[in-house]
Amino acid sequence: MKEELDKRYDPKAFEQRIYAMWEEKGYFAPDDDRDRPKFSIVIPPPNVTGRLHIGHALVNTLQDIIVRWKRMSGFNTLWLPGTDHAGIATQMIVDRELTKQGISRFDLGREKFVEKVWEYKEKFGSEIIEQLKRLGASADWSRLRFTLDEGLSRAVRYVFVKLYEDGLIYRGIAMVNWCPNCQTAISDVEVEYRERDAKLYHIDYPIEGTDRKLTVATTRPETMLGDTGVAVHPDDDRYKSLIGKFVMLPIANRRIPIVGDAILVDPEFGTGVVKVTPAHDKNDYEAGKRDNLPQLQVIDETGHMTNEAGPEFAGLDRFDARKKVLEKLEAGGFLNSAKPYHHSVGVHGKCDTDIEPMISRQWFVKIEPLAQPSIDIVKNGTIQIIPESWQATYFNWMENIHDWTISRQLWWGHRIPAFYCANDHVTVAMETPAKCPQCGSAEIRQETDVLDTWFSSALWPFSTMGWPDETPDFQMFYPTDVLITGFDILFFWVARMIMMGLRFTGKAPFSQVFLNGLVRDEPGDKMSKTKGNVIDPLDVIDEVGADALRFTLAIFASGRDIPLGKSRIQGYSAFVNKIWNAARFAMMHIDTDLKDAAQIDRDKLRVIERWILSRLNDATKNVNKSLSAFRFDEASNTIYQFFWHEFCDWYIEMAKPVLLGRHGDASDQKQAKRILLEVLDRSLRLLHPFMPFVTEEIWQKLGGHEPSIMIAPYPIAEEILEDSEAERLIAAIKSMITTVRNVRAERGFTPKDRFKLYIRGNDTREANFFRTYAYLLIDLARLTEVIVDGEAPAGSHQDVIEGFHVAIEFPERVVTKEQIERTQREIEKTRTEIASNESRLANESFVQNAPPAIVAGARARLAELRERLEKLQQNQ
RNA sequence: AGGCCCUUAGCUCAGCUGGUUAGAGCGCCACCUUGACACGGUGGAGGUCAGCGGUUCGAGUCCGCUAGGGCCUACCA
Repeated sequence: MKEELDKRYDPKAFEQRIYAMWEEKGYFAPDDDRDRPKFSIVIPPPNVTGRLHIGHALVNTLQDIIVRWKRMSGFNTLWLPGTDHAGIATQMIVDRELTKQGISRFDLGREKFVEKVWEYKEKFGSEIIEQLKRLGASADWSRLRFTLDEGLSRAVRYVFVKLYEDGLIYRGIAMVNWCPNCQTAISDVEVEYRERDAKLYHIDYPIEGTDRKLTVATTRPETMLGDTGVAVHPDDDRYKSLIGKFVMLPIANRRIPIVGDAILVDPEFGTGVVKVTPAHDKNDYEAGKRDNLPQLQVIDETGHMTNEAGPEFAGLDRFDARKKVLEKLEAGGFLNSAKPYHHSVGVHGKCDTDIEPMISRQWFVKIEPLAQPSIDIVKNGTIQIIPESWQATYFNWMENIHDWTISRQLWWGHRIPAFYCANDHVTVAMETPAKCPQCGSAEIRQETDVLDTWFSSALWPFSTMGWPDETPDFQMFYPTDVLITGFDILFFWVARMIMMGLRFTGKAPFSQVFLNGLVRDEPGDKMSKTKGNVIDPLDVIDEVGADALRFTLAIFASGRDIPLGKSRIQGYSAFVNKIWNAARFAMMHIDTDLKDAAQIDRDKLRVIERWILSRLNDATKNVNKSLSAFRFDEASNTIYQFFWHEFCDWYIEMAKPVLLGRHGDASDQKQAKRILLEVLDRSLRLLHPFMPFVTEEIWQKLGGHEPSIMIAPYPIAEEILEDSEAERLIAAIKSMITTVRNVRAERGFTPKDRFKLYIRGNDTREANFFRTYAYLLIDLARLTEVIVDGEAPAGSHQDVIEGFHVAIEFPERVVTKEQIERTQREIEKTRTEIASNESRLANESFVQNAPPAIVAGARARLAELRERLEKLQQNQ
C-alpha cells in the first residue's frame, strides 16, 4: 500500500499528527513483559512554570535518541517524565505576577499565596510538557510526576525523618549564605562568584592610650560598624605587644580589643592586621568564636542596617551605608587609602543579588557520611561518568564537601516535617503529631521553613516510581540505566541523587551519567536575552521542523559545549529535505511494498547492490557503536555521510540505468527496486531516533511491516553483508568516474563532450567486472565507450586508479594551462610520496620493527606510485 | 591558589588503542535547470595540526615545558 509523498517537504503538515498517533497508540509506555530486558531513564525535571529553551531541547533530544534507539532495539523501555516545583524560581515568578497586580505576597499570607502558586501551576504547568511533545519526546506521559505530588512528598518526608533519626539532619545556628533579595538562606552550590572591579579601603583604627594606629583593609567598609575586635598574628613582632590592648572603632566610637589569631591572620598579607566582624563574615565568625568576640549584627535579612549600626545608619541599604561610612571616615581622617581592587563576589545565582553571610538557625544535612559511599561507587566503576574528565571534578567536590543547608525561608515547597510544641520541643515525624511526645502539649505548630528544591530532586529516580513502597514500577525499573543531563547540575542534582539513592535504596540510581555541554552561539558565547543571541527551539520547530533541530543538536553533541547558529540548523534542514526527496524518488519507482522486499536472493546480488548493502552495514555498525558510547555526533554524522554521500550521490545514481529500464532486463529492474527499498527502509530505521517525524511519515507511506517505525526493529550489523571485494571494485569505479570528470574540466571540455575510456584489469575476473559495469562508467562519466584490456592510443590521458591502469582518449589533443599545472603538481606529489616510502623502506629498523602489514603496505604503495608516476609523465 | 579542558582549512569542529595521501559541515571559486531534490549536482582552491623539547623505525595522536583561551572548585582581609 503505497501512497505519494508531497512534492514539498513540509514538517508542519505531519509532525503534530504523527505525534498524536503515537500517543494514541500508547507506544511510549513500556509493557508488563518482565522477560524482556528493561531500559529506564528519568527526565531531568524542568521547572513546572518554565518554557522550553534550547538547553531543554538538547538534553531531551539526546534522551529521546537513546530511548527510541533502545526501544527499537528490543528493550522494554521507560522514559519517565515530570516537572519540578522549583522553589525559589517559581515563587519569584508568581511574586512578580502579583506585584504587577499591585499585590504583595505578604498581603495574601502564606496559605493564600501558595494557593495562587498552585493556580499558576495548573494554568502554565502543562506548557512545557506540550513543548516537549513538539520536540518529539517519547516519554511515558501516563507516568508524569511532579515533585509536590502526594507520593513524592511522602518520600520527601520519609527521607527527612529517617535522616533525622539517623543523626544526619540537624538544626542549628550557623553562618549561612543569605540572599537579602529572596530573604532566604541558600546552599553553597547556589552561590555564584562574579569577578568585579572594586576598591580596597585601608582604614586607621587609633590604639587606645597612644597616638599610634592600626591599619586594616576591607572591601566592605560598612561592616566595620559591626567590628568587635581587631586581630594580629600572635608571633608578629610588630604587633604582638599590642594584644590585649584596645583600639577605638572610628565612627561608632566603640572600644574593641586587639586579639592574637594565628588562623585568621597571615602576617605577610597586607598590613598584617584584620578587622573582625563575627556577624557578617565567614572567617570572622569562626575567629569570633575562637577569640571570644561578640557577634554584632549590623545588617538585617533585607540587606538594611540595623539599630546596632547606630542611629545615623539604621534603616539604610547596605550599599548606601557603605558610601556614608566612607564619607564619615574620610571626614574624620580615618580613611588611609582606597585602591582599585579586582576580586570575586558571591551572588545568588537566581537573582544576582550579593550574598550576605548571616548567622541564623537553619536545618542541615550532615553530608560526609553520604559522600564517602558516593565517591566509592564512582571509583569502583559501578557508576560511570561520561565524558570521563568530569570524574575529577566530581571527586574534588565530594571530597571537600560541606554540610548542606536544606531549609529555605520560602512558602513554596515541601514544608519541613518538624513540629514544635508550646515548650519548643521538636518532633520530627511523617505526620503532624497530636501532642508533644515530651511534654504532652497539644499546641503543635509546624516548622515554617520549606526544603531546598534539590532535596526532593535528589530522590527523583525512585520517588517517581512510588518508593518507599515496593511498587511494580520500582521493582521493574529501578535502578535506572542512564542519566542524561547538563554538567551545570552535577553538584546540585547528580551528586545528591547518588548520595540519596545509595543511602535509601542501597543501589546506585543509574549506572551511567552522560553530561552534555552548554548550547552556545557560534562565536562560543553563552546565550542570553541581553545579548540577543538566544535561539528559541519553538521558533526553530515552526520554521524548519523538529527533525532538523534534533539532528543539528545531535550532530554537535560530543559532550563538549555546542556552538549553535541558525545557519547550521538551516544546513541540516537541507538534509531532512534530501531524505524526503530521496524517498520521493524511490517511491516513484518502487512498485512493491516493504512486505515483499524481504525476499532478496543474496546469491543473485549485483556488485553495486552488494556494495551499498556493505556500506549500509558498516554505517549500521558504527551508529550502534557510537550510540553505546553516547557519541551522538559520530552516530548522526555516520548516517549523514552514508545517506547523502553514498546512498544518494552514488547508489541512486548508479541504480538509475537499471531502475529506469535503460539497462538490464526486467528481473534486474525488479531486484534493483527491492534493494532500493531495502536500503531506504533500513536507513529510515537507522535515522528514526534522530528524526522521528520525517522517518515515520515516509515509512507510513511506504507501507512498513510494523504499524509504526518507532516500534520496528533497529538495524544491527550482519557480518554476511560485509563485502570487501564489492567495496574495492566500486571504489575503483567511483574513482574512475571522478577522474574523468576532473580531467574533462581541466582540459576545458564541457560536460557534453564524451570520451573513450581504456581500463586494464589485473585478472579475468576484474576484466569481466569492468565489462559488466561499463554502462555505469558510460552513464556517470559520460563516455562513448569503455574498452577493457585494449591498447590505449598514444596521446591519451594515462593514470593509475586504485591499482588499475586507465587511459582517457580525447577527440582532439587539447592542452590547457590548468591541466599542465595540475599534472605537474600531481607528479610532484607522487615523487614526494615515493621518496618518503623509499626512505622508510630503506630504514632497516622500520622494516624490522613495524608490523608486517604496514611494511607490505608501504611496498605495495611504492610500486603503485612508481607506476602512476610513469603514466602521469606521459600526460605532459 | 588548585583541578579539568581546549588551541587542526576563512568559521565551527571530527580525528578511536601512534602507522600510508589529516577529514566533515558551513563559507568561497567555476561550471550545470541531467526525468527526487537549486534546501540540488559536478569539479576546484584552502592546513608549517599554537610553539619548543622528548619517547619511537614512525607523533595531529604519547610524555614534559612555554604561550594563549575556556570552565569548575577555593573563606585570604
